[in-house]
This record gives sequence, structure tokens and C-alpha cells, in this order.
Amino acid sequence: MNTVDDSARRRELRTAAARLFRKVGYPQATVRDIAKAVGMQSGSIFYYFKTKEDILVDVMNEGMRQFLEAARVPMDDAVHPRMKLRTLLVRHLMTLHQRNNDELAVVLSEWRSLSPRARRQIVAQRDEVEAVWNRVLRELADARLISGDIAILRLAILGAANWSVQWYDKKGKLSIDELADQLLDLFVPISARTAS
Amino acid sequence: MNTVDDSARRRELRTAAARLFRKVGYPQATVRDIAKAVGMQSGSIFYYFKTKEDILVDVMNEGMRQFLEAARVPMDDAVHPRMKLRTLLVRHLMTLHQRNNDELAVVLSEWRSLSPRARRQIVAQRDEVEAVWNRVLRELADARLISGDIAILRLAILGAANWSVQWYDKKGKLSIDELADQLLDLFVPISARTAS
DNA sequence: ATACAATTCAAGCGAGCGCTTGATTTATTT
DNA sequence: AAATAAATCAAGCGCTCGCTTGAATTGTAT
Repeated sequence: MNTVDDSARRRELRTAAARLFRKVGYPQATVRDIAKAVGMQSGSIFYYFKTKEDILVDVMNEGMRQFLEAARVPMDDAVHPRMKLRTLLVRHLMTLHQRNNDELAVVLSEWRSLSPRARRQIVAQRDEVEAVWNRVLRELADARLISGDIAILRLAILGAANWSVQWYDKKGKLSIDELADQLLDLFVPISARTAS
Repeated sequence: MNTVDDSARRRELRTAAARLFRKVGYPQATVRDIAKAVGMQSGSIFYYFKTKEDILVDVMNEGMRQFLEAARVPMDDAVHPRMKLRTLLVRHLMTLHQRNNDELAVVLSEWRSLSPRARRQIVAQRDEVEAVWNRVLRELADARLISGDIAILRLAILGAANWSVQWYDKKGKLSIDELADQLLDLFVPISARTAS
């Protein structure tokens, strides 16, 4: 990592790019748009990034890093499995809807624009996140708190949670904690709840 | 509707376009690609469609038409509400994963590329679909088979179902009926089931 | 102050884009 | 068979795209 690879200006570019990628999509966001957003000439971008796709990779890596950070929370074994799932869910949703987290939305919607090589790298990180969820869901299954295929449950719960990017409004009356609890009640019925 | 607006050739173009839009995304699919897929010169496309966006609108209208068709099934009032939801879910998933239904996937992923005018039209159709689901969910709530906010439940269940486009494999061992039942058990716990 | 490196600019290249146009081929009607 | 209409082609226009390049500017160390 030399100065260019991790400069404030580069981060500025990544943030502006993420915002644009989210708003209009990667293919329609031009390097001229991105440059304009930070007050640069379009050519100057290539002093910081080799190609436009490198910007997308950088954005998605940052997004995945945040998802991983949300999933990698130390959990006391004594905690009730349902509570562990709740923690995962709350942290996941919090990360997803925090201010200026356009990188996360981009991760969820722009994977098609990645070259196969870059895609493999992002998928590997996604698999790490899913492994954490699988571990907690396994505990819930062992405790007979859920039934059915764990993989499908994981896909359903993450599908429902990630879909919230499409509709959740931070300014609305539903807090993220409430959303998490509602989703949790859906997937792990209240009747299975126990004091933690 | 004159000959051009509803010709076999036009449908051929729409189908090929839907396939490409799904595979590489609307902005990256060029009219030259689409033309090539049906064995035409790129300019000839504009004999059938005024603009490239008109092709997308046509694809998405067809997709929404299919979603609506799946939702608009006559239901006997005597049928148990849970069974009604199951019917909706199965038909929705069937439609989503039937062969060559790229239009559906495009509806779910390319709404950002629509002009505001076209978007409003598609959203109106989506609202119709959601209204059907709301009606059934309302019945389930009245029968105390579910609790919590109906809107959130609908978003969660459709989110989870639509997310399956990303991972469901027709050639896999999981049938669509099984998937529907698994999802149904998640959202409307088995303990609430009653003979219909 | 001077030398050097880091950063940005101004200009534009080559390619690919959506789309147009006038001519040409193919099908249909009389 | 001739006349008309429908469908397609071949060529390319004007524009925007990602990206390059050589020069200019700004910052930093001596």
C-alpha cells in the first residue's frame, strides 16, 4: 500500500463512485460523473485507479468488509441461540442502513458488472459471511428452535433482510431494531423464545 | 395494435432482449447484440421498436403481466387462508422459475433503467400484485394465524421468494413445491395449520 | 531558492453506442 | 405479371464512452 493506494483523495473518489453506482448503476455512471462529483477532470481519476472496474472492485470490497465486520461479532456461548441470531440480524440491518453506506447496496446489486476474477474474490468474502450465519442457524436447529433446511432458511432470511434496501426508509416510523424483531419473529416463532 | 406491434418477429426480439437483459443487464446489452441474437442488422430493430428503452418497457410489461396472472387466481372463500397463501406462493415461484421466463428476472432487476414515466406504469402493476397478497395476509391475520405488520410480512415473504432468482436451480433436488412449503412453514408456522 | 516528486489539467484518440436513412429485397394484393 | 406494401439491409452520423498523454501546477525536501 503506497500513498496513492490509500490516500484521502482515493477514498473520496470511492465514496462518490459508490453513491453514483447506487443511484444510477455502475454502467451508467461515467468516469466523468465521478470526477465531477469530487471536482476533478475525468482523466485525473486514472492516477488513482487503473480502470473504471477497479473503482467498482474497491467499492465492493469495502462493502463486503463491512458485512463481514457486522457478522464477525464475538458471541458468548452461553447466549441463547435465538439471541445470537437477533444480534446478527440487527448488526446486518444496521450496517445496511447506516448513513452513506452506498457500498453495501452496490455489493448487492452490481455483482454482474464484475469480471470473473473479481467476482470470485467477492464471492469468497460473501461465503465467509454465510458461514457465520450457518453456524448460528445450526445451533438453532440443534436446539429444535427451527426446522427445515438451514441453507434455505439462511437464503430466505438474508433475502428478506437484503430486500429491505429496496423499501426501508430511515425517516419512517419503523426503527431498525423493530424491523429486526419483526423479521426474527417471522423466522423463529415467538413460542420458541426463551430467556437468555 | 397493428401488425408491427404484435408480430411474431417482435415477440422474438422481446424474448431475445429479455434473455440478454437478464444475462448482462440492460445498459450493457447493445441493440447490436439483440439484433445478432435474432439474425438481423441492428438498424432493423427500429422497424419494430421506436427506442431501445421501448424494448425494455415491453419486456417488463410482459413480466408484470405474468406476475399478475399468477396472483389473479380465483379462490374459494371456504379455502383455509394458509392454503390460499400457499397457492399464491406456489404460483409466484412457478412463474418465476418456469423455462425462459427471463422477463420476470428483468422486472426484478432493471427497474432503475426505466424513465420516470415508464416506471410509474410498472409500479402501478406491481401495486396490483401486492394488493392481492395483502388481501390474503389480512385473512391470515384476522384468523390469528400470523401476527405483526402485514406490510412487513409481505415484503419479507416476497423478498425471500424473489431472492430465489439468485440461487434456485431447476436442475437441483429441490422442487418448487418443496421450496414453497419450506418458505410457507417459515412464515406461517406449522402449528397454525388446519385441514382445508 | 532550487530541485524533485506528487498531483492535476487540457486535449483528444479510438472505439462503440443508439439511431437514421435511402436503397433493396421479400411478400401480398390485384 | 404488375403494382403496392412490408420487412430488412448496408452504411454511416453524431455522440459519448473509457482511457492516454505531455504539459502544467502544487507540494515537499534540501
